[in-house]
Amino acid sequence: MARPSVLASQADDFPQWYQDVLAKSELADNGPVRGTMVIRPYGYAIWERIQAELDARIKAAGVPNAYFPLFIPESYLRKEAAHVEGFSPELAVVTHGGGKRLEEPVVVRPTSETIINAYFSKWIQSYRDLPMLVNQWANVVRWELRPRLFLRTTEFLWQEGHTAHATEAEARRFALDILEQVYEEVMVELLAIPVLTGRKTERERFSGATTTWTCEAMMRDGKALQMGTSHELGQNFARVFDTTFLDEHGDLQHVWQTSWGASTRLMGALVMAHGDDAGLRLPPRLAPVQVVVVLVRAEEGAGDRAAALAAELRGAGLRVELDDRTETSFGRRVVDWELKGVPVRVEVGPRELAGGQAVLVRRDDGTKTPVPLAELEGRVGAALDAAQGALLAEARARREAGTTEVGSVAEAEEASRSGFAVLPMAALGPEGEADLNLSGVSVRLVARPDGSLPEPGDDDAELVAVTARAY
RNA sequence: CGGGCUGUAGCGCAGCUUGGUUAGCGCGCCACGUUCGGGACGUGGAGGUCGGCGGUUCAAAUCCGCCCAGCCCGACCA
Repeated sequence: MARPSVLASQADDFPQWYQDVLAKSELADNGPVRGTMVIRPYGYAIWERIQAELDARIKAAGVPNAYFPLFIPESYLRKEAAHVEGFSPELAVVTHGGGKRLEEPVVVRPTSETIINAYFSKWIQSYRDLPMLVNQWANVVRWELRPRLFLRTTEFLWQEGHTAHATEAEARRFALDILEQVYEEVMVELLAIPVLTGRKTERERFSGATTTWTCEAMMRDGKALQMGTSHELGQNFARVFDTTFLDEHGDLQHVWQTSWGASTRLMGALVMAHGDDAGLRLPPRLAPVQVVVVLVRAEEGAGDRAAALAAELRGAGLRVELDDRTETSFGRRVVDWELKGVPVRVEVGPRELAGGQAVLVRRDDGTKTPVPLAELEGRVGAALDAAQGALLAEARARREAGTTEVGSVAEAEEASRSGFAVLPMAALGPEGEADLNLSGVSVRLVARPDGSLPEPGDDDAELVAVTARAY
């Protein structure tokens, strides 16, 4: 029987393919209000694992969790000029409550710098109170004009960290530590998505920040996605919220701040970076189900043997599911697990058992290998490790193949049609970024030519810009 | 807001130009049977304010007017 095509082909229509995967892998659905999203149980199980890894690393950086209100008085947003200018167009504003018009409208938080500063200014008195570090897991609302499931939804789940420090250098160090030790590491090691790190241009900077740092990844279609950001806020918010402390000399000073966030957008990145024509492909470290033991036919005691094998693998510390729904056709079940991206499938039926074997199938490359039952546990473990590495290597190779070094704005525009372009800042010039924007290309980040992060003393002319089309 | 377009069953669509039995197809769903080692098939069945309002007409999914909603491209964006 021919293998059926269950998804829209990527080559034909990448956006349609993306929607298809989200639906058929049971990750997410559209909400009733434009741009909102329902995350289905399977999608949420994946999100919870991302969340747990981020949370552990944030706590390891010394940042405890806290929670601040969903509603922010509109006047708070207005205090920081650049901030309100950046966010005004996408605010959801509540004008009525309890059946009456509110005296002051409240805004549904688009991000929490303002309300957290209102509290930091109360809590911080002395240099002994610094650094003040908090993280919150929350939903935020930004009324985006062109929503897209996971990648740009009106409401999204994220963590936002907010810190206050005594010096600019300390704030900067903290912002970069989060970028590299929390975001970059989770993306590379857990999600198996290679990222470029760098600084945003003034044009692309977070509203209210002095410097924005970013992690950018390339999706399968060559477009860029910002996967996490870390901002140096300078004293911008401290000044308008009067967040001050007395230093050890008794002088009153404004704090230096950072904020940083990563969101459910990472779920979209996962699909767009690793998905193929058969659906999602999950990196084993991330997968809620790492191994599915598929019972082909129940005859000759195969059912009991399959259950025992699943138990054995579970005993080895793996996340294992047993699929013994033999009333559903084998082909249908296999396609379901492929769509969901489960990294390793172990097929067990009377035929295999008669030979003392099971068939080990890898989702990432489709290879099928007969494995003696006695070796199964070790071979499955090895396959999972190999798949994790292979997905990262594949994504890295694709990015490298899709990246072009160019020498002019025109070449950068051309190369950005299908991938990333690396352009010397000297060649970008003052007008180059605006020109690129006109043709749908943006500067994703600025870095040193070797890819490392710029330092404060670096001459911009010595740096390079990475340009691309972006989600 | 500018430029294109679409609203017909849960989803995807045909029918509209040229008005005319009971509005149709694929997928999905339900029942039964045969199947079931890579998304099986047969038979039967459920499911519709044809986006809304008004008009023309003996007769409107189809023609006309107004309204509403959504999609794609652009500005925005974790």
